Amino acid sequence: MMGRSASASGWCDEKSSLVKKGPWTPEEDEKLVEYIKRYGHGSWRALPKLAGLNRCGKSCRLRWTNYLRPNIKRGNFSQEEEQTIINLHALVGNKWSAIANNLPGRTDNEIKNFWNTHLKKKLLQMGIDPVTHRPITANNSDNIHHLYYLMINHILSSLAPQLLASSSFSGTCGSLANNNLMMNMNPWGINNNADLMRLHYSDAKIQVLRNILVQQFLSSTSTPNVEAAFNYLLPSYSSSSVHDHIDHEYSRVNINHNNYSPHLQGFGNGGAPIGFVPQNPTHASAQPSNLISNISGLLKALHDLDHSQLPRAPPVLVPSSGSGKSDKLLGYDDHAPFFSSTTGSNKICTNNNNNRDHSQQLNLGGSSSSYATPTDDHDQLPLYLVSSAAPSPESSAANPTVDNSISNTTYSTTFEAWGNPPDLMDHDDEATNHPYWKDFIME
DNA sequence: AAGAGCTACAACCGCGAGCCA
DNA sequence: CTGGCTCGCGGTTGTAGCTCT
Repeated sequence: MMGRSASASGWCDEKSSLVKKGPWTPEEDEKLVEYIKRYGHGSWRALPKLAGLNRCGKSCRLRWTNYLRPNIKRGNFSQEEEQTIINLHALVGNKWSAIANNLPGRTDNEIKNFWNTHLKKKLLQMGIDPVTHRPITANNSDNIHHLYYLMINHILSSLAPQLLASSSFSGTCGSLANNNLMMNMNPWGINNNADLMRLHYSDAKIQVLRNILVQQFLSSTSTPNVEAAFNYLLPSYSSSSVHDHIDHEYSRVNINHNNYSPHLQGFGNGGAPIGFVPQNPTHASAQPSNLISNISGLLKALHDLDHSQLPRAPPVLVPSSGSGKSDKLLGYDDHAPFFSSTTGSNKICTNNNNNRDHSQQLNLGGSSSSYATPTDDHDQLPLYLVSSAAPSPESSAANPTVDNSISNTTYSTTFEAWGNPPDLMDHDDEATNHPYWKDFIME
């Protein structure tokens, strides 16, 4: 608010030059802690005088909330905390307080600083835009990592309905500021604001998964490995190769191996049956054009695996109550509306079940220092796919939270909605210029 | 050894939003 | 309904300490 006085804004009246600024002394800290311990903070504005501090109320509040209050965790961020921050940032952006709510003992200020000094740079080094959590795309359509990233993007997008069906997956508030390709393609028929919110939320989930994958596969080694990606996506088959996964899935849905196998052959790793991209990045099969073929083949395989679950209702908007309270992470509520505009700002909100520790619930942790190691711990990933007991379309349909207005979209698969990928096998040279990839590459 | 540059983080500031008279 | 007050969020700044040359 322009023209507002310093006093009204909560900061010290500038006329009062006696009010101290700058670093707090141990004596001041002691006074503040002692006072709050005995009386509580009450009105921050009135506190300094009562506590005998020559500070403004706002300075006292900041000192207390960011430094002095009990249970503040100091020191380095753990790997798990780091990952949680990145994942939540992909969901909510610079909502530091929302992120802090999910990291017990950490303050929004601390997280903000950590992001600005460490994580932002880390993502940039990984070729990821820290704002959008998408690859930095300038002139990198021939970049193997970028293409790999695009593939992940598409895989995740194709799996979006399943992801949405995952009740264990939860997120937090986000605005409409971020858009994605799914919006443009409108695969599920976006007819109203609630639909838009739903799609946005699915995008947020996908961005989280992107982060997981990118951190897992691009940060530590130079050569992306699709097999590792699949093993990570499908950890329930911990000892299986990519082909095994696909064999398994195909047998499960009774599709002949021969329908997809040709598309996957020739992408092996020097005769090894697995690995769409060889470990040696200079190998011919690692060249972008071949990678496109890999992607094409993979997409063909995925096409048939896509069971097109309709999305579950997104989390409920429950705006913060009271002055300045941060948005609470609220759970899925099968009986509440998708969306409300109570606060006047379009927000979806999330998660979670009665104040359960969000970082634990999301449980997006995992080593980011090595390739994915398939695990038997099915709780490690918030994916429909990690569960061997995948929800059936029937159970999904029985779920009262499925919005029938969305169900009217009758695509049997996501790919049908978007159009099948072209057969790029014979167009390697121009693969990256193919219109089908334009949407991805030009993002 | 010293200065420049960099990093980390505490603290400041502006503003939006809720509350209430 | 309006306007003042208060709180808290998020962007920015200041500076101490570290590293590099």
